[in-house]
Amino acid sequence: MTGTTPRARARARTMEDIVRIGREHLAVHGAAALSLRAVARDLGVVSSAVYRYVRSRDELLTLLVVDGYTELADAVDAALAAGPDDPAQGVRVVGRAVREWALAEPARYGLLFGTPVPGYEAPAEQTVAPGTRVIYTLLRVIEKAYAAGLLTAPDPAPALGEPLTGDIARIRAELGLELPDWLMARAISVWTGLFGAVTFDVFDQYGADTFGDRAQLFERHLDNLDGILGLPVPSRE
Amino acid sequence: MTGTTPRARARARTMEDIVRIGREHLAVHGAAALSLRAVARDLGVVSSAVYRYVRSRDELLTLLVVDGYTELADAVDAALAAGPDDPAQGVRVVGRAVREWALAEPARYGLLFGTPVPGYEAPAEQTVAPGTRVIYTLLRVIEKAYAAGLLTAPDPAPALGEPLTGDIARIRAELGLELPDWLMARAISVWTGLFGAVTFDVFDQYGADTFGDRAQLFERHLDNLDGILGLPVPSRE
DNA sequence: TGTACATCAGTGAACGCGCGTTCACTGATGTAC
DNA sequence: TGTACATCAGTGAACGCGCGTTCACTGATGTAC
Repeated sequence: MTGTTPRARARARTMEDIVRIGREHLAVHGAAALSLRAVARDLGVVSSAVYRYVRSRDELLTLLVVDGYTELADAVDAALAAGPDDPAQGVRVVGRAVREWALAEPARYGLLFGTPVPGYEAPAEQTVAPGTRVIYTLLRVIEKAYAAGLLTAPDPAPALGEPLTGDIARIRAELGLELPDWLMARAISVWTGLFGAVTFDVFDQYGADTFGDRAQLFERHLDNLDGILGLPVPSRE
Repeated sequence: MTGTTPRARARARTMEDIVRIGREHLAVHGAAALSLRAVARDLGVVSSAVYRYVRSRDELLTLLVVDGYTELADAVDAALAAGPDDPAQGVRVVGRAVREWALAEPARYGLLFGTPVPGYEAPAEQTVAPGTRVIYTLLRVIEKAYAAGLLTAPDPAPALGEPLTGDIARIRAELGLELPDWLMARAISVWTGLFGAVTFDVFDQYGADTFGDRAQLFERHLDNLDGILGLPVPSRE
């Protein structure tokens, strides 16, 4: 992150400034309105100078995407490290961490999980690794609950059919997971269900005054997500 | 929709053209880039002429929002009318209709359920009524399944706590629903869970090639949503 | 039925604004000998 | 240690573009008497 010469250190600092200013503009004006000229203004530099650091507007967007995924995943990891080491609580801890980060950073959340920015395609080589960290963590947390014998399996376990079974086998192999098909399928539902509720909250898609305490509503949603996995939830029993 | 004089009829037709062209621009360039000048160009008219029909860019956005909510809700209603009158299938029919409309109209779906357009706030008087149709329909469909005795209640039913219980009571009263608290809370989870999965699909937030058949994955998701409600799902048993 | 007036759709010019990107340049910092 | 050269950050002007909105206007359509 830092080079050894003064020039390299100055460059690294300027690079960080650009990303920080970009984040701020994202928060105020949204991704579609992110402009290199505005970033240059806030950086106190003429607009063409930014091109010494960033090849184009799209490249700045990519930096912000990677930055966002990384911070979100770090927040999730930190919450897990700080939380109780209870396999029954894993999904709740991950869920709350995602929601809290999203509410604190609505514009960055929108960049990652909202409407795609028109004309911009995130380059896979840079964004896939940070972008998959949260789902991987969620799968590992579910694996722990399963290993602890907390999850009730359906009996008999349903056959999922192709190509889904093959897709799941590939994911399982890539991550070295010990999860049966039925649980992988449910985990994916939990994943989309989690982000669905967070998106509704962050983007204000419940009515404005429909729910007085959305954190409370979210806890009930987590109950239901745990229920999908076959985890017994006190308040559901 | 049509007036009686030729002038009024011409005006109505032009109005429809504006909304149609706006829809097309939405699809190609996204909501943030929607421009009155571009609409005017496609309409074959000078840019200031559009102001005879629409007070501002924001008003055009509102027209498109209302138009989108209405078409989505109409699609859901049509699917229910065409589908089997089986209370056990209601959520599936609604879910599939939402997903199919969203995949066919990704830009309009994004306008309704994606990142809020920066600087634009939808006026409640015009957008709330069409915007709540789908969730109201979903609740009625769940009510039917409940009335048919298809949903297994938790025993004992959990207490939700305030203010959620009060919020739910208000919704129930407004819609004249016969749903107990526990089921209302689950219905809300199904709602956000449904849109979460559709959003992942439409916005391509699963990895590009992670799942070979997303319709199949969505059916498994619907299984899990039915499971939240306490509906016995063949492939889950 | 015919005329005078009011309404309205659309024109064209203008206002002031912001954008991404390129290019030749200046002057400071770093490096090889 | 000192000098010659290469590298690099940042400048300022320019290119061509698009945007929302206002305004005075022309000419066609509609209406009241």
